[in-house]
Amino acid sequence: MPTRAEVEKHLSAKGYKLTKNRRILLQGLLELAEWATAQELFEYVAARNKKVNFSTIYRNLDLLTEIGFLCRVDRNNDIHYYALNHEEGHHHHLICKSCSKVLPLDFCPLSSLGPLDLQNFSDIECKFAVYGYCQDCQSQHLDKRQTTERAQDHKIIPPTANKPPGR
Amino acid sequence: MPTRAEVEKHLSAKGYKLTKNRRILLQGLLELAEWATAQELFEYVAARNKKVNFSTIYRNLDLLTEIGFLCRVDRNNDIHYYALNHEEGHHHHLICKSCSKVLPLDFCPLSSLGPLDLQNFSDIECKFAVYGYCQDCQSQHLDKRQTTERAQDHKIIPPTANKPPGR
DNA sequence: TTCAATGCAAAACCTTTGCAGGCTA
DNA sequence: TAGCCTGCAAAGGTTTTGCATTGAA
Repeated sequence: MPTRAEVEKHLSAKGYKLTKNRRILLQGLLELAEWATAQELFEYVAARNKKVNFSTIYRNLDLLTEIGFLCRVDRNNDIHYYALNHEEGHHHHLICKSCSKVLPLDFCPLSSLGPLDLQNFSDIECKFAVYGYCQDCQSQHLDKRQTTERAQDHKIIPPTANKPPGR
Repeated sequence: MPTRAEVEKHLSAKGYKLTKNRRILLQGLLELAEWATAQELFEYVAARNKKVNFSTIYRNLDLLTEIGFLCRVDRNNDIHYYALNHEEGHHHHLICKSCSKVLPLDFCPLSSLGPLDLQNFSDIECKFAVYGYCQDCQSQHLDKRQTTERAQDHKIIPPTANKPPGR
């Protein structure tokens, strides 16, 4: 995990300006223990700079991702979570379906695939993530679960489900 | 790949009604060679039933996914592609970044991970997809590429990129 | 006949864009 | 001072929802 000074040094070395919003955003990325959504990061920055706009958050998240400081994961419901890259290079994640905790996974499936499996595709990239309930959440299985998420994403069977026409 | 009759039999066995839209949608899913987006499926159905609404498409895609007939993959740009499950059970895909062709992958990374790797997470699910350029597209590398997609998703370096403040 | 399925319209949601003005280096 | 960065506002695209009506079984 880089320190704030390291990130800022790296940023300015690359020619980017250290604006107020960028400093606060970086601070937020460093402070927020769990991975954060654009919404959460916006709220963090907005609490410290009332005038900040969502577009600024997105522009900076894009920038930081582009230059490799940020890592973005997708939860099942297609919400993006961002965090500073605390791992070196390419890696994957283990993501809690309840609390959204994200842990690094050392394993990359590409190492198990040969050119034959990959049907001569070029410029290979892979997306891989494992979802489950972390130990903390397993004990609180039924109460803490985010019920707003779609059931089929979680394999949670809601009380009313499993009868055919129950949508 | 299930036949249309099989799917319809299975549907009505589960208590769902075989409506006009559903029949056309299933036909579309069977006919369209490549994986299709909600938009494409909407167009397919709309061409055969002018009055159909997008909400109906989504409701049916959700339904078919929920009961396991459909498989949904996400392209890098977060657009969803749907296709009938032609594989049995859990599987993954190889997706062309240019033409969106989707091929099945036999390998599942979960088979290489033990409980230790998975940090005692429960109800494990995995999302895995490999992206690249298929052989057909490799020859047309530069002209056929969808330039609207974000560069960092493709590792395409656009002419103006790679200089720091060039957004 | 019954209630699931639909069409319609509107909104929700996340994200992007253009532009004029502000601020960092 | 130069031009990157920002706030603002508006729109983008995909997906969801409520409600009255239609239609399959």
